[in-house]
Amino acid sequence: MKTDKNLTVHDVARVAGVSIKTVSRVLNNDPTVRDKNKEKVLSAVAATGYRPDLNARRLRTKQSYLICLLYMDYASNSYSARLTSGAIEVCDEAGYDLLVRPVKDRTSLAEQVKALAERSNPDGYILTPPLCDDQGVLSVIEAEQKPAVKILPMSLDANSCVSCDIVAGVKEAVSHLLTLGHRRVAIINFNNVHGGLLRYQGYEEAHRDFDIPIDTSLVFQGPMSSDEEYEKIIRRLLSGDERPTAFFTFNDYLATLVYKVASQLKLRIPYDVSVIGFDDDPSSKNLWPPLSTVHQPVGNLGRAAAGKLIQQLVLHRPYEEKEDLTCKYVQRSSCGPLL
Amino acid sequence: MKTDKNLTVHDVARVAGVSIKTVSRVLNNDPTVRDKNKEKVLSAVAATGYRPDLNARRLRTKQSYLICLLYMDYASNSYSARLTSGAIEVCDEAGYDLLVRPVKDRTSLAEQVKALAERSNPDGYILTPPLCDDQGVLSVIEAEQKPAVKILPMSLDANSCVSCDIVAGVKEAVSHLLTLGHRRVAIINFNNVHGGLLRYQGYEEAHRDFDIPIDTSLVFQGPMSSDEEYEKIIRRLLSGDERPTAFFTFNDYLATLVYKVASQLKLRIPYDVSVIGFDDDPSSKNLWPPLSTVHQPVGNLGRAAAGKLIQQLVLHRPYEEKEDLTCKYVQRSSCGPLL
DNA sequence: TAAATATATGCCATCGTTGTCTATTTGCGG
DNA sequence: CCGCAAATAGACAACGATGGCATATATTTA
Repeated sequence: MKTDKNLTVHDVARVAGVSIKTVSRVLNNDPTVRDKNKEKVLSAVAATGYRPDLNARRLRTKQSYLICLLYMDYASNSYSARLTSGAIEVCDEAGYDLLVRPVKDRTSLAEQVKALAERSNPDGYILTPPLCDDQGVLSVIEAEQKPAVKILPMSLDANSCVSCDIVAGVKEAVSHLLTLGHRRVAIINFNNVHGGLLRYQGYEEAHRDFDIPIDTSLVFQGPMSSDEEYEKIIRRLLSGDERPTAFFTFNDYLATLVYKVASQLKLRIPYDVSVIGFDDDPSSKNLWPPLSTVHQPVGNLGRAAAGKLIQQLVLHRPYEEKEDLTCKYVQRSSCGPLL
Repeated sequence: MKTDKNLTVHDVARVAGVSIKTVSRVLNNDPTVRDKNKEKVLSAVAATGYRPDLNARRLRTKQSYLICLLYMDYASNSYSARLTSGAIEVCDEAGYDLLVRPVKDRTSLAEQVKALAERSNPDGYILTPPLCDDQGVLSVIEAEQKPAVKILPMSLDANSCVSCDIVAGVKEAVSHLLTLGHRRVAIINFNNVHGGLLRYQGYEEAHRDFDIPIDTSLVFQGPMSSDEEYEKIIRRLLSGDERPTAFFTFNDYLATLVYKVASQLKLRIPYDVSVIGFDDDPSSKNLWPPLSTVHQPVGNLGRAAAGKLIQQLVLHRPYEEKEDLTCKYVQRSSCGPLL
């Protein structure tokens, strides 16, 4: 049953009794082939076990059939894995391979992408925050004249980006806190990525709806830094005279830092302080108490981004965003009523 | 500064004043090129901005310069991300691209791998547990006549696998528990992957060294199943008359389940029950109390596997395992003395 | 110095597919 | 039943690199 691997279009053509070009046409779904011949070719393919050589096709068509997913190599949570998983599904269907590219050093981003482009020459890029806002990276990709789809970039320009309804999800979550009676809700956020801006917007809208003014001393919008710094900020907030009674954090990871600091200060969640995260990382439900969080459809973001990119790559291939890109508040046990 | 992209060996050859074959030789580090010509070619390459077309090379050499990393798509922790990150580093250096392949459905594994092989035709595979022990997958890869490097497979056959010193790490961890006075240490383990066997061995050796008999009622070796089942088992253990005073778990994820159940039962860690995990997942240090665990060099495993594979792919490319593959016990705050 | 050897270079074919262009067949109206 | 346009199929070259082999140049040997 060992099928010989050196079969070519010529072999199939001989078996089918047609020319190699017709074989090629059938394999590329060219509609100008008569049904009779098409069947002959298809059965010849089946009979011989022929598989087209992707590399020959690549050479001839000048496409690599490779899509590059670029992300920062934090490796501290499952974000990149979920994104990858979703993107691969779509790539698979369309006959593309996904090249993942974690980048470590923020200083030499452009160089890293350039080297990648020169060697692997992907047909398109999926950019995650904060890489989607890096001018150096964008220039390199532009110079290559390759399309890129950005996930939640700072400027949501029309067709080249994918986002999800973060505002609604956060608003729902923060509203829940306000409904529970909380009036001092701290937010630990990033303001250098678009996702952070949207989170703040949701936070703000919830407060506006409840007619509650925002105490800016509870708002931390700093850019990403070390865990220790975050812990310090959370500790300072929780140790103050008028401490916040609830926290909303940029992601679940930061929420675990609130858990940690709260435990250190002997504050019980949710009795002394409520916490809501963002992401719905699979591990969050195993925290104690299980973390209330906003579910972010990371896999669907990956799927949507890949779909949009492939749509641009393969003309005549319309892609309608059918993924669910809503962010839903997931209530678990980390928030309770203000006592 | 826009370098034209349709440069070929012919252009470089013309500029350098040599034949295309000489250009090819220089680019492939053929030692039979005179230094003078080599320099001429190199400067011509630099002057023109030429980059070889990987796809043409692929076609001619019948290699894809692609390595496939196959893993189960649990996506619940950062294991795959860390592995990927390490493997990519090595692939990069050697001019290979890494194709990641999360597989979801355990029933159709072989088919999935076959489809991948037919389409993308990777030159070699890195297999993670439990895929490295799947006979179907192995047959497909063997039929393709491609090399595979297994990470911690059930049978550690000579040169085609990579493992790390799990026994030593676990022994160190469990010994610490025994030193603290614990005599009833439960183990939540898997026995259908080699890593589980090695963990048990470390657990056993520690007990032997301390001359403490193992109470088999504290040993759970079941295969992977749902979180709920694990929680039930842990709850049963912790609710019993003679409950264990400490836990060692297969990984950090399971350790969080112990945290969860302990909290539910109002048992305090480490005062009422001590816990040690395995992996040193980046998030484990943020649990409260910070989880003591055995650091597994996941990135280095990825690096070593990729190195070993590339060594087999590129003859004359010796690869000495220079990665640190030891597992070290990381003491944090989740275990204390038996009171 | 010439012959013999070793080393370095060049020519051409080739990998397996698809693009271009031309030849053939088909369908249809008159 | 013919002629003509449209639809379909085929011949051949091309993509850009490397393999094999023949040849040219450098080095050693007698």
